[in-house]
Amino acid sequence: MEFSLTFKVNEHIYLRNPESSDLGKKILKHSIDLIYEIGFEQFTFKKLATVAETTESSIYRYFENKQKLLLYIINWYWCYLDFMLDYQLKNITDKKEKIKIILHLLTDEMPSNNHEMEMNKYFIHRIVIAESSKVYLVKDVNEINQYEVFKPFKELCAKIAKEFADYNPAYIFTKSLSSTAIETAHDQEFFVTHLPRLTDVNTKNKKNFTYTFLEDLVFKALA
Amino acid sequence: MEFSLTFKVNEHIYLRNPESSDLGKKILKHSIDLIYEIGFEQFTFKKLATVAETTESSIYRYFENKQKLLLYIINWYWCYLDFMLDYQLKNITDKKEKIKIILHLLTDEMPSNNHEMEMNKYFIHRIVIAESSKVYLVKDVNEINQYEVFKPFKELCAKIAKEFADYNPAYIFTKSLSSTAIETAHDQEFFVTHLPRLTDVNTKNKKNFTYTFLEDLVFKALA
DNA sequence: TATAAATAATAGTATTACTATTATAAATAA
DNA sequence: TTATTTATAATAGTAATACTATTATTTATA
Repeated sequence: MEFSLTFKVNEHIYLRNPESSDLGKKILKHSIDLIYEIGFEQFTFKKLATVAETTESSIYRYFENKQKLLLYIINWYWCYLDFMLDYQLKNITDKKEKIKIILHLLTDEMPSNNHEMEMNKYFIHRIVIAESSKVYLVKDVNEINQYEVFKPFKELCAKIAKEFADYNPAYIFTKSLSSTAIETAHDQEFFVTHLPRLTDVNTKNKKNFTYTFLEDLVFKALA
Repeated sequence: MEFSLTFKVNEHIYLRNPESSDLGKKILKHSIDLIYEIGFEQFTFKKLATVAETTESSIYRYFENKQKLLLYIINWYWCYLDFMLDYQLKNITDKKEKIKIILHLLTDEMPSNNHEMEMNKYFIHRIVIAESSKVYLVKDVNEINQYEVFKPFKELCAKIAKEFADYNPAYIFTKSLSSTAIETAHDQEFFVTHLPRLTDVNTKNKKNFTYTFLEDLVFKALA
């Protein structure tokens, strides 16, 4: 079964829907490759224009600036996770199992269909780990928040919180635990890769370290 | 008792020690004010030169770029926390009490002497919350890490981890719990202020929310 | 085939992130 | 005291960034 996932991303994020044209898709594809490769700070529309074989001005017709483009990618990820959550939780009744699946979704590389994808999922996951907090750690967070650009993040957070509440109705910090789990999944993964002294990774537990830590943390919190 | 706290910050972070001259101190003071006011992305040496009543080129003699200047401020904060930890933990024997003091240090506004300070502690705390992750979420993290610029962060993390280990020697994720506590203190505080739907704050628990959540999380993890 | 829409090509601007040079003021050493 | 070093200020300049605007050309649709 072939299918491509398209999520309707908030219209305030783009000037022109990049999913609506070949050039738009090309811009998205290459921005993911380029941000992954050189990092968000070094990433510019000029460099993107070169690799996407288009012009700066053409890119500006899709996105106001590179921050919005990053926000688009991160939003796509949040929507994707939300979708995968529903998908993978379907028909699972065991509450503990449900939470384990959630934590795997947060920490593992993104599940990918076998066939060639428009979106490089591994790259997106690494971008989310290293760059996602930059979309809200900005001075105009309150302003852009009014346009509901963080809605998918909040919905994902709420959905996970609901499963936590379902597991233990007495627990009062379900949403904070949810946002903490999401952020910790990124932080710890980044630390494991770049600053391992901030973690307890070692050669033995290297595999799935972030998951193992998170599972321990979350289930104890919910106990 | 009047005293001023000076920490020797890693020499790779600055070109010329800003603590060594009036201009240097002026640069630090105004950079804290300005980063707090307009955010790190909008902050430039040109703007800083204007408010500090000096020139761009003079600032460049102290710091290579604004990233290094931010790193200096964040490093100062890490050293300060490390110092305050020793200071406040002195003579405390109760292990639970010790951890509570640590979590208060991480979440509360920084304790401040009554008299006029060179460093605006409230501003520094807000800068740490909103900007600190930007010092390591960069493409050249591995390179700058070689110069030990994150040593104070790692030491702080290790010191807190030690208290966790002391509280429960069987717990195997002390360092990850420590870095998670530090990061969560910032994240949740940011969310409470700007994106409260990602947390469980409400009018009742507003006061010390982040502390209350963290205390619950950490003690359950260590139980 | 005409017309509209999308894209490319080109040009241009203000700001950013620097580097370099020289002048002047302040601190210290001979 | 004068000479000399050192710090800072003033000035200039550059490459890159982050855009905006205009016109030409291609592509899609009526």
